[in-house]
Amino acid sequence: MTKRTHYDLSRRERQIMDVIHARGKAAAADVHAALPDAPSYSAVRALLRILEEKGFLKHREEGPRYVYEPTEPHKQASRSALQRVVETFFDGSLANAVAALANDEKLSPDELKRIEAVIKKARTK
Amino acid sequence: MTKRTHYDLSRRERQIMDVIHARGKAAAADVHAALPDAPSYSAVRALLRILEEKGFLKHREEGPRYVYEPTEPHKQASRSALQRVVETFFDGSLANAVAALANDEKLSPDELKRIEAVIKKARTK
DNA sequence: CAGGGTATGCTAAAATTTTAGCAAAAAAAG
DNA sequence: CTTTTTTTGCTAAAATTTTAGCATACCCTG
Repeated sequence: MTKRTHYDLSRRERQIMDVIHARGKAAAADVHAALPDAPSYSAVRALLRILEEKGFLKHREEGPRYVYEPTEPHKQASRSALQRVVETFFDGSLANAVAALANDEKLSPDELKRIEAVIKKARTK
Repeated sequence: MTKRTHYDLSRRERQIMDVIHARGKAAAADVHAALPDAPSYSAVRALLRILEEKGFLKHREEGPRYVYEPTEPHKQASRSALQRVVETFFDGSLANAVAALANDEKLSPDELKRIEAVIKKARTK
């Protein structure tokens, strides 16, 4: 079984997965509301069903409605999404990526401090 | 004119854009070779033409062939790709993102050192 | 300058994706 | 308990995406 990835998703599927990843979990109505150029509610629901069928999502009943969440653990999904961007756009170097934002002053002093702390901790190991 | 983004790309279109982003520029044959599950050469070329028509790529003739590159400057594209991932998967915090890789020991000592330097420099400003 | 290899342009068919609507069940409201 | 609202399930049509093939031009080699 080949591992299905990011690349196997159609446009809408990807949009929907991103919405759900960002929120952790979501009901059909949430997804519909969150899509910038949403189609009908019906269409969103159809996609959710398809994504579940393909194994990207699972749902549980929460009161009257289905709440969907990714099957892939958040940690794993987020790490591989990040690595993909670093690979594709930053030549595989996270330092390059950090630099891209840091040099454009896109980072608050607090963020800078937190990153520094993270690195310091990692280096002592 | 609404800004077209990542989200407006179909699956193949996205795959191809990623290949070209990673390499900076590429001819049809390069793209074809780089796609993991490439369709016919012909199909790849058709997509390149479409992407150019949509304004995502431009080409110049380089000897006998067309070499394509993104119309959006690399800096800009990479920054927004990174920000999107940080938004979607790391709650908007780059520190969270860095931590995700650092804690899994996915970073070489050299990378760690470089990130530290980047941050230090940014903080002095 | 002839032939082979490698390009592109164009096109139309195949495949997939995307969509909306209707029927039915469950919950909420009155 | 009746009505209204909110769900889901299913389906098939519309729209888009994806594909391959053929015609043609160009470069390179012999």
